[in-house]
Amino acid sequence: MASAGPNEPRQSGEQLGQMLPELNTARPTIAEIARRAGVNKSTVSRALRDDPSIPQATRQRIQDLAAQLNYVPNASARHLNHARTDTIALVSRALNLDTGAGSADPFLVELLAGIADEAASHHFDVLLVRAEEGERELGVYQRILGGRHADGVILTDLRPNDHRLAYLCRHRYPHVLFGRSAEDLAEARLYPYPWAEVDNRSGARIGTEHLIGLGHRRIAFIGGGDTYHWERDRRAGYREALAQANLPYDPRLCIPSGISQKDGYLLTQQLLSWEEPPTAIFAISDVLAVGVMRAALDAGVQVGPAFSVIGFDGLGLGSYLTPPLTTLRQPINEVGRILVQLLCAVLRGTPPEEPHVFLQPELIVRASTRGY
Amino acid sequence: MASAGPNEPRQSGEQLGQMLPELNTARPTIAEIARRAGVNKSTVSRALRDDPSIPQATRQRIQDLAAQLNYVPNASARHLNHARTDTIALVSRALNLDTGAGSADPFLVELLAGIADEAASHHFDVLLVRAEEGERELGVYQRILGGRHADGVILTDLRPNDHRLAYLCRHRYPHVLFGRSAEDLAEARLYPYPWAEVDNRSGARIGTEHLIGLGHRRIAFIGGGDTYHWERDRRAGYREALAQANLPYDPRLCIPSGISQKDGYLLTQQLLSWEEPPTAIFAISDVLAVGVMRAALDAGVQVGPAFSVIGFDGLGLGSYLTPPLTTLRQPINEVGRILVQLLCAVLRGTPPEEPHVFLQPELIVRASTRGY
DNA sequence: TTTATCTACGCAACCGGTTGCGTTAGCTTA
DNA sequence: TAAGCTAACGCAACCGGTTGCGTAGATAAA
Repeated sequence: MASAGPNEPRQSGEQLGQMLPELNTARPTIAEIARRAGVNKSTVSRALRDDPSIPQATRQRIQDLAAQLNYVPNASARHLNHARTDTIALVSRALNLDTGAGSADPFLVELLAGIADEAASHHFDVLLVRAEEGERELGVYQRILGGRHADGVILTDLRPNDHRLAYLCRHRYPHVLFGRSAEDLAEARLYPYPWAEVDNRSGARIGTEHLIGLGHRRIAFIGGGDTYHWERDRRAGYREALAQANLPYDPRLCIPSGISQKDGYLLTQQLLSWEEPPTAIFAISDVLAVGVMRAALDAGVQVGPAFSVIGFDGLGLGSYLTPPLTTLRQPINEVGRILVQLLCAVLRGTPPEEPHVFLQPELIVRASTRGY
Repeated sequence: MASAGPNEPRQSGEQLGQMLPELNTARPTIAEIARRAGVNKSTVSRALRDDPSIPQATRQRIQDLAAQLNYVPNASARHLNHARTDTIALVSRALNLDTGAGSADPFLVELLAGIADEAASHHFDVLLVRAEEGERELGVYQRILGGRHADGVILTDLRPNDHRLAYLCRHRYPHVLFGRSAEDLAEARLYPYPWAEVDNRSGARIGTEHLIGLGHRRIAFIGGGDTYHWERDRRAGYREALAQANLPYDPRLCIPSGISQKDGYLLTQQLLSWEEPPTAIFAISDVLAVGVMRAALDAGVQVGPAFSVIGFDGLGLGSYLTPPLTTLRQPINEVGRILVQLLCAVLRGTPPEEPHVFLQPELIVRASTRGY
């Protein structure tokens, strides 16, 4: 190891302080370029925007000068003029450290990737905002949209009767939803904003049908609370499939839980201690399913024919579990793209052709579900 | 199911178009409040900022009026005045869909959570920006910082001799690094900006020492290219530990790879087909380790004494693998917080006390590493 | 040569806040 | 009663671009 290893700071803060360069506050402005070019501000502004009323030669001269000075137009000044910021915001709970709910939620990254990609191609910036809860929840939207930090916002983690919607409508703040929520309102033509989501109900139904098709009759559903739409919808899909197959719904088999691996683990331990445990488990998410499978293993129960497990999400990890996990894959990237497209349409004032998008999750059958 | 299920759109785009509310362009301004209150703009501005030169009664009256009108100050206008945007940007490759490299990288979420949390407490917005590559790479920074979309930026995915640093220094664009990179420059007092990172070298050394301590002598290191610092540093730590234990370095055991589970899987398959396979594998990341363990299982090799596996990252998932994965846990949240603190210090012009932060990863020993 | 037309650019207001400084009303003091 | 002082607030410039309109000068047409 060199004498100055990574653990030994090379210089004290004081020395750095003397070195820390002044902030580069004096960036060239249009006025500066105008002065140097011997023309008026307005001429520079027009030349930089390739306005044909400025002759080609002058345009070129000014553009060269701007490039040479490393000129970049000031976003705030532009925004102020246009009453637009060309920025969209994503508000997410998964960023909250305290709840811990979404800690390392692989979802958010995929969603963000889709959003960032699509936003970039529409020349929009993306602002990332933590959701607040309780009293301060709406204040976030007021600050971001009322204060013009962003032109529009993408809402996530929707709840039934989500009071954010009424608020946003009342103020006519442009937004789109990740997750449907305002169905009744929309039915009554009261809620005009678009939404997109993966069809959780249908996915859970298909997954449950898959288990039923394999011969399972005692199927437990683990996970989720009663707060968010995605939780409720997946549970509803589960019940729907049972009903269609004329299987009785046993409330003891439909078990609320948190969303961590640990929750899946502990609940499965309990389940397996029953006199007549279920032969299959639908875990509300892949993360939960990981805990379920581990608990089975620890209890000496082999996951497969006698004890099948299905998840929901389609994390890349699933195919590397033991056994590989059957799941419903969500096209999250795609959702992100679509949300941005919808929001851009709202901001342009041109309604999207199809304002309500349901993407279908894809059933991926692997070895964790087998015929009973 | 209700007659109008989620799969049937309830209304055509055209109808929605008629309903889509006008964008709320006319939000109250200071001038509007001034008009209604019968005072000057400046008085309103001062009253809203609780300027003591405005008597309490007037202040209250104006503040009430503002609240009643739902007034929120326009961010762009404020930024224009202050030559600050109170926004920091994070530039990340993990958002790029095309590279696919960071698809669902759980890291980014944890980092973002830390960043968002700390930024909020400093009253900063967070802008999320995709990294570009090649020719357009620097243009991103020029646009964001030169155009004042953000006051400063957090760089990730640092490379040796990263030309972004010279660029940012030249333009005196405020920034901090996630990952140390400019050690040589700093040594020469040429690079004044702060950085923070998890000590990858030390982590890999400790992990390798752990394997050596268990009696392993043929230890393979799987993963990583030669591009990023974190890859190189982890590899360096591995070699360091070998050298200190007087074990020979066998280049055939140090295998470059991609960063997906699949890469770990395929390479381990190969390794296991050797005449004398290694008895332990250091996977450069937990994600890769998942593939390694799966390959071992598929080959009938039991992970444990005869074939130990260690990862790096400390994903929550690790303890639910079979067997639970030994790993080096990174305090990513903490890194996010610290990066923001450092950047804020730079923006304030007050140098941080300790501008170069190395957080130590924590060795978490589980069943995947056992004595040989 | 005079008038009409067009080209190329300048002037100034504006977006929505902020801030230095000036002004007025009201009160105190000599 | 006049001079002096302060409290309370207005005026106007400013941040950095954008844009409607006006105009000087060049050119073309009569």
